[in-house]
Formats: sequence, structure tokens, C-alpha cells
Amino acid sequence: VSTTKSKQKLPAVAKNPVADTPVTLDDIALQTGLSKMTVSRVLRGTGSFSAVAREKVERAVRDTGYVPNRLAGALASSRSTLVAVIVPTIGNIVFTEVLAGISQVFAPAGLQAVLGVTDYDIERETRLVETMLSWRPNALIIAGLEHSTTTQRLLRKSGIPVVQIMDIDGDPVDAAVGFSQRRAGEVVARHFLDKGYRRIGYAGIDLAHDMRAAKRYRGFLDTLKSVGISIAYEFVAPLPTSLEIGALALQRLMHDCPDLDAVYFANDDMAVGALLHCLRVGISVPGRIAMAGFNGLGIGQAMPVQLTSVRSPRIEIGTRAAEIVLMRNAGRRTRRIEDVGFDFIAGQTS
Amino acid sequence: VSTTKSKQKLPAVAKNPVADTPVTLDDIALQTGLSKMTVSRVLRGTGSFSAVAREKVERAVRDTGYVPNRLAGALASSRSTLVAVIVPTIGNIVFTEVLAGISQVFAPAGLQAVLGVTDYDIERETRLVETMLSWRPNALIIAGLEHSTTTQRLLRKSGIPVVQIMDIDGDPVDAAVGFSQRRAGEVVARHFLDKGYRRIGYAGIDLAHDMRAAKRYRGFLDTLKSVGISIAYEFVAPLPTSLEIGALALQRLMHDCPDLDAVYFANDDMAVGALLHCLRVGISVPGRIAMAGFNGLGIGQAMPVQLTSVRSPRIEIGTRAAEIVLMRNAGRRTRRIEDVGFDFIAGQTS
DNA sequence: TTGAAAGCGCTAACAG
DNA sequence: CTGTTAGCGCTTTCAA
Repeated sequence: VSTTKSKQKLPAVAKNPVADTPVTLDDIALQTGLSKMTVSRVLRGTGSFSAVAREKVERAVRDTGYVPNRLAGALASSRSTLVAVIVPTIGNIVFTEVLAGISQVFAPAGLQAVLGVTDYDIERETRLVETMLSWRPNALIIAGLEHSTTTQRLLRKSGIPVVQIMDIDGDPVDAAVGFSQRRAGEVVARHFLDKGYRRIGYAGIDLAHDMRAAKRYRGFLDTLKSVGISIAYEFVAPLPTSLEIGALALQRLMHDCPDLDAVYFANDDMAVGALLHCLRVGISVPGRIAMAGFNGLGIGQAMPVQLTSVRSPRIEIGTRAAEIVLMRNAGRRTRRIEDVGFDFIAGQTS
Repeated sequence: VSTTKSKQKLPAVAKNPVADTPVTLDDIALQTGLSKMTVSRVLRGTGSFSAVAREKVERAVRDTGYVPNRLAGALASSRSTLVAVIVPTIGNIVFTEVLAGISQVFAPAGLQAVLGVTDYDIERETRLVETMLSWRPNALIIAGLEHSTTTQRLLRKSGIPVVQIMDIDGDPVDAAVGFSQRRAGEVVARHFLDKGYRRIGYAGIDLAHDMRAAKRYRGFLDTLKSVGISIAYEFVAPLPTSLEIGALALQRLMHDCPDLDAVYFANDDMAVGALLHCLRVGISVPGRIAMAGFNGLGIGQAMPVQLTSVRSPRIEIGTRAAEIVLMRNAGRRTRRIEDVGFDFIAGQTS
């Protein structure tokens, strides 16, 4: 039996059950008559220990309500089960589904995602990355390929696996999982052209902050240009998007440019808002005006007039990103860029 | 100038810039010729230090790309900036808005919310609470008043502020912020009765898992009973809810009980799904059938026929919960139960 | 199968 | 204003 002399506690039996000093490994050791190390081994199921030791420990843990201190554990072992996940928003279902995919893979592996939200703010992203890294996570998953130089340096120096998600048009710090945002924009433009639309508007968002929306816009625009058409009119709103902004954008576009025959929305939120507006006031879609969004959200597909959109494989992006983290932890190498593709949804709004 | 003898590193100047050993406080101390403590003071802005010291440290931090190790900091000071937030789902906007409210208050205070999702699973909740507590958070915010006995014990023993949110019908472990779910159900029942509906159906979810939905149901049912009416027909679906489930529920209800004149949905997701179904197939709402939901989501209010619902003050619940945490940290006492109320939205679907 | 010693990187509590 | 000493609670390493 050993007791660490530095701890001047009374025997556990005499301890006040509602004491505010949390129970520690030492307490369990004292109570079981084992050493801290043996207790630690039992708790983590590593190394070897006797059945007797195990039972004693389990009993003591139950009796005392011991909750291990992972701060100490992670510090001592420089190994953490936390994985930082940094996304721009959780205001729409997109990133919550990605997170669901991630958690689904992490849970059985004993890893835990810690979420950070940037609200599309580059500076906040930098601070968030630094904060997250200061907790010495096991890995970091972050949306997008464009970051501040500080963020890039932090990520590169972190020494942990870094998986950038959603986008593959660019050069990842470490690994990337997603699809070509640019091509997602191109596909919609080609569709509009095929359907014969020529007076085309864009209802978008602050492209300086949402880099992926900007890439879709670029792909959309370039495709139109390739056949000599330009975007007739644009409406750009500040983030975050909403149903209301979508409705507002459509009204502006139709008011300022009455001969528009189709509108490309930066996302489904806006498109659905616009579509509902049309249903309310009796504007025929696509008769009077066609529309398309982005993300392929359930709500767009449930509309009386099914929304044309591009479905992003959000769950899959999450699971793949998480799997890459697991493989890296297992010491295996992974591909630098993983393209999970996307599906064009030819709905009834175009 | 002092150097901790236990560290046998070469002078910082000779350090490989891409070394995999992370930079530590010792490195900064060495490089600046100050002691660890002075560096620590500068970094945290506590105590006093000279302008010279500050500049040296700032320079060294920039040069080395030092990122503090908060595991060590939190362990040493037994003070953490992490606050655990445990919610049943992030699949709809409800809890993401609560989280937004929380973060909004935490950000300027230097606290950081760490999110955990239970998926309405009691056991997962217990494990999650234990995991969260093992990181020794500053406080814990959790949805609901009903938990496993293990969870309750953990929360009570944790020694940190615990704020239970969304519901106030019950006995909080520590503090509660929310509104009476029961009364939210009562209000809708009374509204249906006032409007003359008598053949009333319920489209709900697994009430054994969603305790708050169960309380609304109870309030709704009891109010009907008080005037001698019972629920004509119920449809109960497993979690999670969705637009599709809502549409399906309505079809079942109307098929099995053709003379229903109103349906109470467990939430807006389901109600909107049902409403969109009616729009698609041409069922008149509320002419043929009336409906009401719960949460007052934007999508329900944007429908061509505005959805009758009860708006939960989600942002406010988040901000108040966060403020309670801040007050507790400042050593101030707070009220045990805080009722933020709710708004009945008399829409066009009833 | 078990234990002792030596830290992990930081901060509290005291000196100066 | 600055430094020293002693841990925080755990795991690694080595020895028994």
C-alpha cells in the first residue's frame, strides 16, 4: 500500500460525502489499498491487472462517484480525445448534418467533436482556431480552404491532422473532403441555358465572407459568359441568409429588372423564401420566373413546386472527414483531396 | 534570469523551426530572459509587469508561434473557460438558436460553449454528462428537467453551476430557465375550443423520450378534458421528427378518422410538413382541417397560410442561461427558476 | 501483476 | 515589478 505523501487527506472513510474537493485517483487508491497506477490501469483497461484489483476499483468508483480528470490525463499523456470542428454557422441544417456525420463516426471510436462557430467572420475564425488548439485537440476539422495567414500558420504548425471540408477547389493545408463548388455553379448555369432562360439574375450573399458561395457564383457566371450571356442583375445581401432575405431579394430583382426569366439563389434558404413569397402573392414559378438554389435541403424538396437545387452530400462529408481523422490516428496515410461529388436536382421551379 | 533545470532544451535560437515539440512557456521565458511567471502574467494580463517585459513576451510569442496549453493552465488553476452545453438535437433550428444566445453572452466574457448532443437518448445523456464533467467545465447547461438518477447525481455532485433550460415544470438541480411546457399545450387547446373545433387529433412523437413534448401533450389533453372532450385520434412517430413524418401523420389521421376538424402537432417541423402536403394536394386549411404546431419557427410563419403556433423565446433562454452562469462565476446568487414565458401565435391555419 | 519516481505545462502563493 | 517553490491529477517509464 502506498500513499503519496504530498496529499494530506484524511482516510476516505472519514471524508465528508458532500465535500467540495473532487474525488481523485489518489482517493480511489487509498480506498482500495492499491497504487494510483494500478487504479489508472483498471480505469483505462490498459496493461494488466488482477480481477481482484478490478473489482475493488469498480466498487470504489461507484461508491465515491469518481469522475476522472481528463485535463490531467491529457496533459500527462499528451493525447486527447477531443477533435475541434470549426464551421461558419449552425443556423441552417447544412453544418449540423455534417456534424451529425462526424459524430456518428467518432462516437464508437471514443472521440468527441468540440464545435466552434465563426459566423463567417475571418478574425473570429482565427481566434477560434487558436483557442481550440490551446486545448490540444487530437485533430481539427474546419470548413473551407480559405483562411487568414495566421490561421494557415497555426494549422500548419499544429502538428495534428487537419481536415478542410466542403470545398476542394484549392490547396489544402493537410487534407480536404468535399466537392467542387465551382462546378456546382456551372451545372446550374448550364441547366438554365438548356432550358432556354436568357435574362438571368443572381440573388446572393456577401461573397467576400462566404468563399464557397463566391466560387459557385464564379462557376455560374463563367458558364453564362462562355455563351456570351452575362448576369442581368444581382442582389447581394449581408449574412446570415434567411427566408425573408430570399423573398426580399426576389422582389428587388423583379422590380428592378422586370424582364428576368430566371434567378439563381446562393442557397436553398433564400430560394425557399422567394418561392413561398411567390406562392403567397400568386407569382407563377417557373411560368413567370424560374429559380434554383443550392444544398438540396428537405424543405425545398417538400415545396408544392419542388425546388431545383444541387444536393451537397453533407453527412458523407462528415463521415469521410471523421474517418480520415481515425486513419491518421492509426498512423495511416490518406489522400490529400477527396471529392465526394454532388447531385443536381432538376426540380419543378425551372 | 532563471531557467528551469528540468528542461534540457537547447537555446531557442538553435531550435528547429519546424520541430514537432510544441513551444512552451519555458521557451518563451528562455528566449526573453524572463521567468515563466512573468511571461505567464503578461500572457494573461494579470498581476503587474513592465512595459519592457510585455514587449519582449509579445515579440517572442509572435516569433515562435506559441499557443498556450490550456490543459495545463486549467489543471493548475482549477479554473476553466469551457461551459458544457447539452441538448437533445441540433437537427432543427430550436437548439441552435439557444446556442447562439448562449455564445452571444459568453464570447465577450471569454467563456466557450462546448456542445454535446444526446439525440433524446437518456443513456447517451448520462455518458455525455460524465464525459463533459471529466473536462472540469466552468458550468453546465442542459436541456430539460428530467434525467437519469445517475445524471442527477453527477450534476449535483459536480460542484459547478448547472442551468437546466427550456422547461420550468419541475424541480431543478440548481437553476432553471424556460417556460411552462404544460401551459403551452393548454393555450393551444383553449384556442381550438374557442374556435369551435371539437373533433381534435394529435400528431406527436415518442413522448417517452421528449419529456417537454409530453408535458405539452398533457396540458393540451387536460384542457380538452376539462370541458368533456377527449382527443379523437393520435398518431405517434419515433424521433427525430421531419417534414415527411408530419405529412405522413396528417394523412394517417385524416384517413383513420375522417371527421377530424383540427390537429395539434408536437412541433412546427411536423406541422409545416403537413401543411405543405395540404398545399400540394389541395386540402383546404383550415377549411377542411385546422392545425397548430409548436416553436413559432420562421418557416411556419412564412407559409402562404401562416401557421398557428407557440413561439418559444429561444435566444432569450440562451442569453439568460449564460447570464446566470456569469453571475454565478462572479459569486452572485441567482433565482432558482426563471420563467421567460412564450407567445401564442394565432395564425391562419386555425 | 504491481509500484515508485518523474514529469506533462502551467499557475497559486509567497517571498523579495 | 519579478522570481522561487510547490503542486494541479494524471500517465510514462522503469523496476520489482
